[in-house]
Amino acid sequence: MTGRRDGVTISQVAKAAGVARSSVSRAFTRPDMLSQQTVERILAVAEELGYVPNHTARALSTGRHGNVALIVPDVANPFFPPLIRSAQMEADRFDFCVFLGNSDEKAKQEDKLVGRFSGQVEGLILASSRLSDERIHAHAALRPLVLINRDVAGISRILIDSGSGVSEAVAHLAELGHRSLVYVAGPSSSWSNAQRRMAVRKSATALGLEVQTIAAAVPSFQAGRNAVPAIRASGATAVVAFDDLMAQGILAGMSEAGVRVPEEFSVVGCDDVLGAATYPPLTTVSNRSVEAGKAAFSLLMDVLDSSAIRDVRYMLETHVVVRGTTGPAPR
Amino acid sequence: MTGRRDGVTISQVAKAAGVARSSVSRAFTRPDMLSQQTVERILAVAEELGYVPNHTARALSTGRHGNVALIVPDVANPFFPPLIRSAQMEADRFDFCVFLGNSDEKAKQEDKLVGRFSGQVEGLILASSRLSDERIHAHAALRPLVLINRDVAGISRILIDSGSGVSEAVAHLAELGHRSLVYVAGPSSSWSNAQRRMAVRKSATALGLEVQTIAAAVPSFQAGRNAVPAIRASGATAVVAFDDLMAQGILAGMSEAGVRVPEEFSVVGCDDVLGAATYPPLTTVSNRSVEAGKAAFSLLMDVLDSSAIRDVRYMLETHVVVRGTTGPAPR
DNA sequence: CTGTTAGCGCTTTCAT
DNA sequence: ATGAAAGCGCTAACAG
Repeated sequence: MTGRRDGVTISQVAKAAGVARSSVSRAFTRPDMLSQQTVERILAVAEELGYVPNHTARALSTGRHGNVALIVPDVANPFFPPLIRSAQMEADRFDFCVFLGNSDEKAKQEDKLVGRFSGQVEGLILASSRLSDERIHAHAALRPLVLINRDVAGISRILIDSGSGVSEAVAHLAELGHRSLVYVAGPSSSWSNAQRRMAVRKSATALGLEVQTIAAAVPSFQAGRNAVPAIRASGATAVVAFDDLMAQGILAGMSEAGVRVPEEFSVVGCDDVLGAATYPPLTTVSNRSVEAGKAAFSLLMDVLDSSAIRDVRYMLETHVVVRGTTGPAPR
Repeated sequence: MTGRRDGVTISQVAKAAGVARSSVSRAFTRPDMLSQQTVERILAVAEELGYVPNHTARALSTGRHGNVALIVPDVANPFFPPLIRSAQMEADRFDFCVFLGNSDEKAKQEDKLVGRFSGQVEGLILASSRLSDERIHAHAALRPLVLINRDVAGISRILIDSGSGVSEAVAHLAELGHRSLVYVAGPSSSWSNAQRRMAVRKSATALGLEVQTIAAAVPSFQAGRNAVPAIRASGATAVVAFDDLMAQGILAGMSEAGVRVPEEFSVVGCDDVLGAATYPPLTTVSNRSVEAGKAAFSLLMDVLDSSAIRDVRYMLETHVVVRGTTGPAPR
């Protein structure tokens, strides 16, 4: 009963316009139910008084908030900002507000955030969720949920298939005459890593190329740089890295070792988060994160107004983006 | 009167526990007003029933939402994600939810977002706001407002002084024996650019160095790369770039031109958004965006519980971060 | 087409 | 220490 009461209320407008409160409400939400005259008069009075509908009261009454929550493991991971941005822009078209949550890669934190948000949103989008399948199902039972890059049966999800682009990259390398390559792996627990590793292996085998895998615990610039000696020792002429950051590290390592790219060695990254901002510009695999963000929001809207929709599984194919770090196999 | 009614309400808990609704409310918000026994019993019953306080109803009644909004010009600009992240983590400590808005660099969009958010937040944080002073004052009159990197008298603000770090960078260069340098400028309309440009000029003059300025309309990797011929023609032995992206482009351009960094030429970036992910790792100026995000939120909290606070002007100094792209002046 | 009347779920005086 | 009751501002039957 305290708190800042800063607004003109519907009652004041009603009194000033000489109508019932419900009419004022209708003037804003269902103007077709009122005579045009009345609507105009009410709107004029409202304008004059500086009336602004109270979002909270409306939400309490209707159960509709016009909010969604988007939770990501790490806002600062360059993969997410474009996704966040596009989800946001799409939300804007629907006049929705978006809460952003940072789970800090921790399931517990993510769980907490979902709880904090769920009372004031229509639905949630979980990107690369760290939650267990059980928790996801539990939350999905309470609120519409859309997943990005997480494949849980029964929950609507948008999946980015980096495998398709990686396969293209391998084919691209094969065409350039490379016969032996190495895949520099990312975190073994990662869905994306498994996907990429498998794609490299499968398409390389199909094209008669040799593949070796070099593991790196964390996908970092340093890890990529450190992998260079092993890569050179492998005898391969090209490398596909788990992500762009590692590829960038590899580029640096090669440069240090005096190996020219792409003349003597070819490098392919993954996720296209660097733009063309390396020298030479990095050949990589597109990420589709922009589409994923947009699609996730749209899907959530669909789920919202037809709660029958469940278990949608929307796969986004990726492609190789050929730039300057891949060239004909040496010799 | 429709909408999803998915919750156990306070009334149900009250009945099940054999107490008044107000007691249930107090058990959650003012347990000290009740006997410990009662509190325990109520909490147990609530737990058992799966009661969760309705955020919206509470907000309507108290006028307190526990939400803040953070608006940035572009989520995908690498300067902002760390800031967003830290503001978020700080908000988390206070159990606040944060709305994120992307103004897309447009004042009109920003204005719209502020309007959309302001009904359901305690206050707002505007980072690098594109709004006019008038609009900012107008909004600040309705809701507590904190600005980041925008200096408007009468409004609490956090300013990142990149000038201090740039001056350090120039001193660092002078110590290395450089006598002539060029500043590759960013957008002329930018507050930061003016700040940095002036710092370079001032400290260079003080140290007896020559400075030339090369302008670039947009701060991009390409712009940096394109500036290389002009930089080389200038006869300078070091360059300070408006931001890291341009510095990275300059690095690429130098590499293409066969100029070795830092042996033959020194390069300093600004904002430290690349981490050490270039080769050689870039010497740059710290950005303090993490502190800015955190400080902005804290300041907002301060403003909230002591509305007397206004016109706080909190300046964050920056520093040069010496890495691998600066070395002794050649010859 | 418009007014009357219940709520939505919670907090907060005011009593007791 | 606890209960009763009056809202917070808006929406949505239900009447007319």
